[in-house]
Amino acid sequence: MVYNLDKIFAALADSTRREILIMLLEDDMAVTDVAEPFNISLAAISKHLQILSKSGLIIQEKRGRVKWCKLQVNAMRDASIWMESFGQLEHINFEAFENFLHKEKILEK
Amino acid sequence: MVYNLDKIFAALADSTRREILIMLLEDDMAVTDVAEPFNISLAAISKHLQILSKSGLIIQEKRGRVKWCKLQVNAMRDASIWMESFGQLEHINFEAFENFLHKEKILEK
DNA sequence: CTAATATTCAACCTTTTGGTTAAATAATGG
DNA sequence: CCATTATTTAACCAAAAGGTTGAATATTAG
Repeated sequence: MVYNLDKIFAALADSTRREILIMLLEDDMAVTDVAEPFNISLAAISKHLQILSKSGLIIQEKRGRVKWCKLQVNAMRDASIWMESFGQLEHINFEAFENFLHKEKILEK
Repeated sequence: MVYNLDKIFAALADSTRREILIMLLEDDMAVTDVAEPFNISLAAISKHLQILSKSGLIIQEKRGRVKWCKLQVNAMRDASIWMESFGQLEHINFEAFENFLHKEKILEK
């Protein structure tokens, strides 16, 4: 599958949607549970999730009456690869980032 | 300066603007020269450049009657960290990660 | 079968986006 | 000084984004 940078970046350009993605890092979630921490309507969350779906950043799978939302890391990786061409990004930032990860011993491996 | 992820991702969500950024990777350019390869009006390009400026992805500096556009790699840094993290984060401690993001002002509010 | 739950759809509203053209502003060259 | 060049502003337009509320559709539980 080929991801669409327009849609991926547009999906990421909203803090509600970025928060949803962070929530989904932890575990797959039902639409109602995704909506719970936000004070906007369920219909609005449903729209956000559709935007995330169409961008490829998540997939949604209906089991029974519950629609589960699952993060799809690969879509973001495409956008990330595009950004990497702007040089030294991984080097500078991920050095600091990885230092942080190791210092905090939160990397499992 | 603190960069705004909403504005950075929104700026990147348009292929004209991404092409402009790639052009600027090679060298600084005047507005007219940025506009040359596109078949939209100069005024439209001027607006795109304002969006890129406000996101911090470029800076514009006026010398004489020419306004030079210059890529600012640092702005993309925050967005890049935010994104790239997702690919590596399946096995880490999320609470610590989010604290890190907030401390680094990568996440707003 | 019926009530409750999970989610989406439809209609609507306001603001933003991406484009246009024409006029305005600023700086330079001759 | 004047014409040219570089860029922005203003007024406008259509479409999209992000939100609302209320109704519709599935699915499950009892």
